Amino acid sequence: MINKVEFAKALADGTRQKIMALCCCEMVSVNDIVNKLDVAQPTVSHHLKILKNARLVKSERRGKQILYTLNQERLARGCCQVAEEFAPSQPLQIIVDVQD
Amino acid sequence: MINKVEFAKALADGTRQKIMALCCCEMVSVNDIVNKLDVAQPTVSHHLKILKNARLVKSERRGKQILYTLNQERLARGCCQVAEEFAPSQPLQIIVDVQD
DNA sequence: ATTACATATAGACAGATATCGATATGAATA
DNA sequence: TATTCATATCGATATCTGTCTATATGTAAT
Repeated sequence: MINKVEFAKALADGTRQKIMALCCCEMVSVNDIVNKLDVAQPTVSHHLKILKNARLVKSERRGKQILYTLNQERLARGCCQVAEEFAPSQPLQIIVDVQD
Repeated sequence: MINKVEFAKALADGTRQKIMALCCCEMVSVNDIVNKLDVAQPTVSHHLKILKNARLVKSERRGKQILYTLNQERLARGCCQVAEEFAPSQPLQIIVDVQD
């Protein structure tokens, strides 16, 4: 079960949303993110920590680097849960493709 | 089109989420909210303004009072849009009932 | 008109947050 | 083992945000 305040807080920053967009569909290193955004490396680490605590990113070490990727399922479930709570007349569901 | 940062910021506070829960399915006055939550009236007005700016609540005057209610459709669409942007592999949709 | 009531606005303040530079940690390599 | 590279942590700082009290605004009723 998701803490809806923590979930929304994690999304509530422009830099974090840029980071999420960068790692939503691939594994990226911290340096990859630093190079694509105009922020210092500790700032990126700071935001990744917040996303990690909200379990919105997963990470794994690859040699010297640490690769991050967005946890899409958790993000989608969080969105569903927010909608379910506050917009019960407009229920959301994840569209699951048949061949999955 | 929704500004995803403004949208998430509007959701990213515990008091605002309590207010959203109170007005999600009925029209409530500012005083109704004040009486149900443990916060001062100006604080409630402050949060309602933020929700209003994000177009997450609608309001209308009824005599001396002003009644607020959540804009469920906008909330649901915002959730969909966030999921669409950051979790494209887990697309969400609003479940529409046939008889609507 | 004056009063009472409901909400909004202004101003102050404390705590949270985003950012940075400096430095620590930890892994790979020479 | 010493060095280099990648990331995390620390400490400082400025800005943002949530909260309050006091007051203004606007509507209804006396």
